[in-house]
Amino acid sequence: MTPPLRRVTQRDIARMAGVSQATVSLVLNNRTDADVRIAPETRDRVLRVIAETGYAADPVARRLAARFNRIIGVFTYEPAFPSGSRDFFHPFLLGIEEYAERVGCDLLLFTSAPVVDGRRRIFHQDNRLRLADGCILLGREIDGAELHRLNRDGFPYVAVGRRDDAGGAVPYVGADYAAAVARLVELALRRGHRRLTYVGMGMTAESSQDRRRGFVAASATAESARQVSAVATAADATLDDLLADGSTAAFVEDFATAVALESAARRRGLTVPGDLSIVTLGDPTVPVPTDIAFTGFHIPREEMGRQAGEVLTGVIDGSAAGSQQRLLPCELVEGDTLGTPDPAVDRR
Amino acid sequence: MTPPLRRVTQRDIARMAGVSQATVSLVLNNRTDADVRIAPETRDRVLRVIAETGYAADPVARRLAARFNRIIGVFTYEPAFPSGSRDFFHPFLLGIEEYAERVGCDLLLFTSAPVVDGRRRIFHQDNRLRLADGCILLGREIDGAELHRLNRDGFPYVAVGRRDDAGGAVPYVGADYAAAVARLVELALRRGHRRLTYVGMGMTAESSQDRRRGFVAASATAESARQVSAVATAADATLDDLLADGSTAAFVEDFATAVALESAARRRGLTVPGDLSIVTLGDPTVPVPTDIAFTGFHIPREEMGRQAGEVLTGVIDGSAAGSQQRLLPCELVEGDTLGTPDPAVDRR
DNA sequence: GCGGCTCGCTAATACGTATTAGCATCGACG
DNA sequence: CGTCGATGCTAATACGTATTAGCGAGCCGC
Repeated sequence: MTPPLRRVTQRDIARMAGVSQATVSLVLNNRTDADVRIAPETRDRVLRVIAETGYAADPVARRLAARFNRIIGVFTYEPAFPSGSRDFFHPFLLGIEEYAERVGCDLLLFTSAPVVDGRRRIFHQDNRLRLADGCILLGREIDGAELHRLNRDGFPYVAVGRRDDAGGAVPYVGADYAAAVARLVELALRRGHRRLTYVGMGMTAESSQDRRRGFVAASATAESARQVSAVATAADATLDDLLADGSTAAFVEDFATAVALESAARRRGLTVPGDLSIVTLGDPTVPVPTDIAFTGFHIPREEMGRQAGEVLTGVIDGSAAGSQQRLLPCELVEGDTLGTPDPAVDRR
Repeated sequence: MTPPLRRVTQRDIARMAGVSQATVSLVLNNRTDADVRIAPETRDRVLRVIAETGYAADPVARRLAARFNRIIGVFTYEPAFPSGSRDFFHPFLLGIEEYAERVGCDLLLFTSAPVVDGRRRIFHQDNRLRLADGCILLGREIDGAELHRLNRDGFPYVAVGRRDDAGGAVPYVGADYAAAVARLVELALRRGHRRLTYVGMGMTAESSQDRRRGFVAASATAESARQVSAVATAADATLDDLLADGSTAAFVEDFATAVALESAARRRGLTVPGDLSIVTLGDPTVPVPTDIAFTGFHIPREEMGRQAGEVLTGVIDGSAAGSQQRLLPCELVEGDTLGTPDPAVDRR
């Protein structure tokens, strides 16, 4: 009654069926090429033995011998699950999982990546990237040097979010922030706003650059359109600045900053959007409690995850060399925070 | 400038360093046994070449040759991310990820498992279990036959949630529902409740059995303690039943059912806990909006995930043969829904 | 000067699969 | 009866690593 210590291999199957190991492999892979033929009776015999023993090919050996593994690697620059990033990563993972399930792939989360300077690194002493056929990269900012290395090594990958070239074009599935922000700016202009302010975070991430680009491009006809940087903790200072400038609409990159700004305005007896319009440029990335329905846009995160899977598959098998960079449209959200500026008040 | 099509192997390193492939492997694995010695200069030379080339061992080949892979498999009986199960799986995954990160393991989600009869199956035609060193099983109900098979094959695994024996003891990390429910029953008895009703779901899952067991064991001194089954949609019928029986406290297995029951009571002008006490027996498993702070207990899901990792490690390396079954205590939550029964009213 | 020791390394093999060249058989055809 | 083509299979090898037995060289002691 001792369970078999050694697992069943093709050799065992072969012995039982009275054929060679190669034959078992051929039957298993359903090879019916012109130059490989197996008699139906032999095939059936082998299949019967396989069924009886419950044999399943060792995926590791299979991977070593052949090219592919049907494993999609997922690399998150921050831990995937902890609640801080929860709302940020979850929709992506949902889409990725759906895709993986559909095409019969497993998902490998590279949790073994060591943390250096507060963020995970793809390449390290003992990186295990090659366990997967390819890899989906998630993270607000992705290290350019690591993208270079991926390109150089020819390792298939795709970034979620648009990325600048890094020693070659970077395959990505991003959201079209520039277009979304531009549409919001146009909407504000149509409603009579003439002094607009973009309240941003940093300049490094591509997602920030794209939003700013959209803002600048669309606000050409505005009387004044400028950009300031803000930290979420200094909402009062930001508000002062907006009022001093006479801006009637704030385009706020970070959702939490928008919430803080609205609170600050309310504390001063100002109304939104009566005295100041506030537009958000993306969904919350961390849980922020608020009752306000902000005007802004929705990032199709789930769909981005799904399509990242598709693009990765294309990169892996070398097909679709063209459409390896996709920008998905964002859906505008008509909330309550973009109004009409009061023409009676000269805000300059 | 064409990137090297073939990846760097130990043979390449060996050639460059003027040693044999075996030596490279020995250096790489830092073997310093009595029977394996490498001169310091040789070691340095090899290490230098490795550093220069950025070589990293192929984890697949490594796995094939050696025993282990440092991959923890995660099998969820339902999709891990979609929002229905989101609140159920997420805390577990959080704990598992934290453990994996700590011990330097990667996480493999078996999304390739085909769905049969509405649930995923571990074993199938081409199961890829052996990619991982072992596997953590998540799901409200786990198929006993599959546990049998895992035991028979000697594949290391651990279930999250207590499981009955299945062809041998099942390693698990569960929550001690029996103790938690018992403590709540004792609390109710101390507050004067004498007629208690357990409102359950089914009898199949071990988690249900454990709760019932705790209820029965602790309610020995009650005048009447009984168990009824309920469906969340028929809260009114359940309420009728409770009132007809004269029960003053309902112990409700499913959180959503408790919410529905409270609503039904309120619609009839009854107060909770004035006219009826309601105790919940676990956190919500699906998002249920409610403002009520129910009295009940908290399941330490995150800690369960973490400890599942620990137990799995023990199972894999054969150590800790003893403590492969753990029950974690639940934390009582003192809410507003367990009161004192009105002694003036004879409820019989 | 020879057995026995340690030191430092290598050759050989195993892990379990996929692939390819090619062997043996047989019928048909000239 | 020899040749050719088709058929059905197998032997051999590759994939990249880990492991182990063992070899040559130098050194020591008697």
